Amino acid sequence: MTAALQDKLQRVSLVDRTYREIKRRIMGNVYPPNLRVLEQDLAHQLGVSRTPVREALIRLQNEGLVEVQPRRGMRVIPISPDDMRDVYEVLMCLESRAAERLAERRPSKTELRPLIGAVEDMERALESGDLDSWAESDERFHRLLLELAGNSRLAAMALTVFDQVHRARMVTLRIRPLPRQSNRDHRALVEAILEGDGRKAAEIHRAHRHRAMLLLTELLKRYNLSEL
Amino acid sequence: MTAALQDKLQRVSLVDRTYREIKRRIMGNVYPPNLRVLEQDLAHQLGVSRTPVREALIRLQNEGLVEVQPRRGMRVIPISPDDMRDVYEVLMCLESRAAERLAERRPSKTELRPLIGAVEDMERALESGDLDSWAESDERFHRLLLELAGNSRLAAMALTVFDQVHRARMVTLRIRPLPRQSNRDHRALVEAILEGDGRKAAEIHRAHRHRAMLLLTELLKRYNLSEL
DNA sequence: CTCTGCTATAACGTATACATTAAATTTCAC
DNA sequence: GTGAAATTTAATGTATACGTTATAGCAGAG
Repeated sequence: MTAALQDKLQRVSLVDRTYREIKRRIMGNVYPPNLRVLEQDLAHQLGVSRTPVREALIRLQNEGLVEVQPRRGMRVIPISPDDMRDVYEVLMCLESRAAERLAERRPSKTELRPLIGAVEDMERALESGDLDSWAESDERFHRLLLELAGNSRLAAMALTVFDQVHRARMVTLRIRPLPRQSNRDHRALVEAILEGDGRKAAEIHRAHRHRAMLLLTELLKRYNLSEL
Repeated sequence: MTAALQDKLQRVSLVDRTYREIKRRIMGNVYPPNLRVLEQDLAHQLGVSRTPVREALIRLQNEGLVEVQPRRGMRVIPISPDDMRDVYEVLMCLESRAAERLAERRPSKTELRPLIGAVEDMERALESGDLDSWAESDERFHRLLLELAGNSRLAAMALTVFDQVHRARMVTLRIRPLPRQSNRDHRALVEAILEGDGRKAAEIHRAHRHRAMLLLTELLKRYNLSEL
């Protein structure tokens, strides 16, 4: 089924479709950082009027993906090393609490099946050297963790900042060393959750994100990638 | 100078004014929880057309203050005890990290002056039994702390959830015991920051928010305030 | 009296119109 | 040739128009 047909059947509004399409183009680097696009042009490119475009842009602006400037259209916000640090600091706080909370809830192995599946996919992807697949599984792992933890506000906020650095993560994916430690972290985190050890789960995740923060900000600086 | 005139001079858009006014009415309980207001009615009440109202509502919806339902207008979102817990969990993570970060930066006493001023105001307010003044100083303290910490994303997120529970905090303010412990916490937190002891500052703030969470959720449940 | 189906109303989603104003361009004086 | 002022252009902010569709009210059958 095509996306357009599905939208028709589900009565998805034009605003929603516009929002999703612009977001897709930003995260997929079709609209690269610092690119400026006028409302008119967006409307024309997407085949809608300015109204849905404007409403979509407000959402994207709130999510920190674009900035809307009075007469210069939207601008795709780039990520600097400092931004990377700030985002990972937020993730460190929120996700480690999510892990702690999930562990304290003592979920069954059945409930954790999708999470374990994501870890296995990551390990397979790394063995076969498929970095894109690894990144997809990694994202899935972190999304699942937030979802399972059960604090919707916490989850939404973590996902918002996570989306902000998606592009930058994709770029660093191929200049960073292979994420072996990362896989070990995920495996250990699942173990701690299964053991119901909240403090341990939180600490593993905190260290996991802390390492990632140091690595990524270091990489961005070393390669002079100040605006990703 | 009147607000309207100031807006004129500063060229504040109608969307901004509309947004601020609706938010003010929600936080001030002029629009109480669960109230439904149609776009048309809002536009009429605020003396603007539906366009700025719609754009303001999108922002308010993203901030979790209202829900926009297709043909029933906006609905002011109420806060349940579970919501309170979720919000305070987020605050516990983010604000304690802000405190830690600020302490690690070893700010001068001069830089902390506004923060110290807020603590003193809280103490004065409590002595004279002025709860509203106490609440205002308390809010100011937490806003300043977030601002001084220097992670804008972290600050914005904490403030967003803080606004979500503003109404509920105002209600509980008069049924809770006097916030003496709270004042001690703030004083101790400033001390830890001045000492440059990040771990201590984080732990004090974590404990502070944890106590508040337990107290407030307990109060809401005991008084059967399931939808504030 | 109750339930079903029709009709009418009205709220919304989207497109468009229009006035405003910032930016760009041109003109003109020097 | 250069700079300032005036003019033009065009992007936006806001209002309005219009078609769609959900909801409520009403009628009629059972």
